[in-house]
Amino acid sequence: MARGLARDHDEKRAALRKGAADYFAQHGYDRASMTGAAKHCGVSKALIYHYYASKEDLLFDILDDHLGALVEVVEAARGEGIRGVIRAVLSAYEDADSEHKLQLDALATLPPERQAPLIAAQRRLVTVMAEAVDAERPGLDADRLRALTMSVYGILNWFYMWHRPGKGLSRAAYADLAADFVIGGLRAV
Amino acid sequence: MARGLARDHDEKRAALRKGAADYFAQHGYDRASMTGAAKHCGVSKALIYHYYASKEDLLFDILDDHLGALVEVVEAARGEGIRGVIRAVLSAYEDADSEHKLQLDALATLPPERQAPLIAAQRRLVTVMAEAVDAERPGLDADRLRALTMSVYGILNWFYMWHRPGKGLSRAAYADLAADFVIGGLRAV
DNA sequence: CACAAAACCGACCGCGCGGTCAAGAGTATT
DNA sequence: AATACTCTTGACCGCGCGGTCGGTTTTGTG
Repeated sequence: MARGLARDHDEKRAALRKGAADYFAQHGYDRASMTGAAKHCGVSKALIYHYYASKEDLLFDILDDHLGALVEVVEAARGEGIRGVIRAVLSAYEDADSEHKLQLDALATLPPERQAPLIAAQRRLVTVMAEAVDAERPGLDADRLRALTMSVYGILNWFYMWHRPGKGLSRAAYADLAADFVIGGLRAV
Repeated sequence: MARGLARDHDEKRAALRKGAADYFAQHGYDRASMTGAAKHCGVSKALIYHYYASKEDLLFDILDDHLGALVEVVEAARGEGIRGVIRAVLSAYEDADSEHKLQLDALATLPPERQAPLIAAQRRLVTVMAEAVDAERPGLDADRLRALTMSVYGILNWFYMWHRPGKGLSRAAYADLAADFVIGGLRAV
């Protein structure tokens, strides 16, 4: 028998994932070509197809990785209160702006059966946040609990749209401000 | 000299805009083909090109129309407090989900010089909201004012992602809940 | 060392896209 | 009634896309 996968196979795959995620996020998944992504990664297009069977497979892996890490981090913050969850989410988004952006605008381009596991992960994130909201402000009916949970995610998911690293509040400072805002808001409804 | 534009020229153009907006929003601007949009509108592709010079022109007009109406409605709500502004925005989004979605994920595909007037309109929306935030909670430093203003837009802009018409809270009920939440939050920071 | 498979590339392919065009039908103006 | 222009279409075009292929180079293993 002969050689198996290279020792750095997984690292290279991960580098491709990261490079492609940045390129996809910058140009928009649909407009971004595989040729362009390959150039951005400094490799040939054919090499990407050596590591990934299709553009769709590559996208799926990027999103799966990202959401998996997010779920892990958020579940670890369970029980630290809503401030802990908010901090965890915002800190997990750091260095993952591209993946986050992709998740928001390219997930829908996957066929339903490939969306399913990703949507399931999103649902777990929502559930954890809903628990935290419920702990902070018990007694809300289901509709309001859901609406407020989604409003909190609205705040967090919108962050990347207006925040420019190095300008304005730091991520950590914003996390605390957002937590104050959310906690105060929950007290008022 | 002979005939000018048909009497219903503008209505037909508007119908095309609305039909195309729905189609674009449903499939994603980049994936959505002009052939598909034409079929969706029940006309030939060539006819769309009779009314619009290019796919990009069509997109621009959709967004320009939408943002123009939004600015109008929001400026009219100036002085009605932050609750009034929140209500105005959410009510303006009604029947404009497609346009709103397009604005969020296709504006960036326009060349910078065509983005400029649309971004200027967005900035006016932000300014009005910032004034309302400042009126509700005076004395915030610029960074916090901006962060909180954007957080409010995060809540509102995220609404279309999770709300399903006919399920859960009505738009009006949510507008009031969101206003309570925001006002309570501003009091707490 | 021998060698089989992995790692990598440039050239190529079919398809569907945005956009064009020549022509026919319809209609407000003279 | 004649006219000139809008309205509308199906057929067509060039291009760049996702993806493939045949080949060379590199490398772990027996």
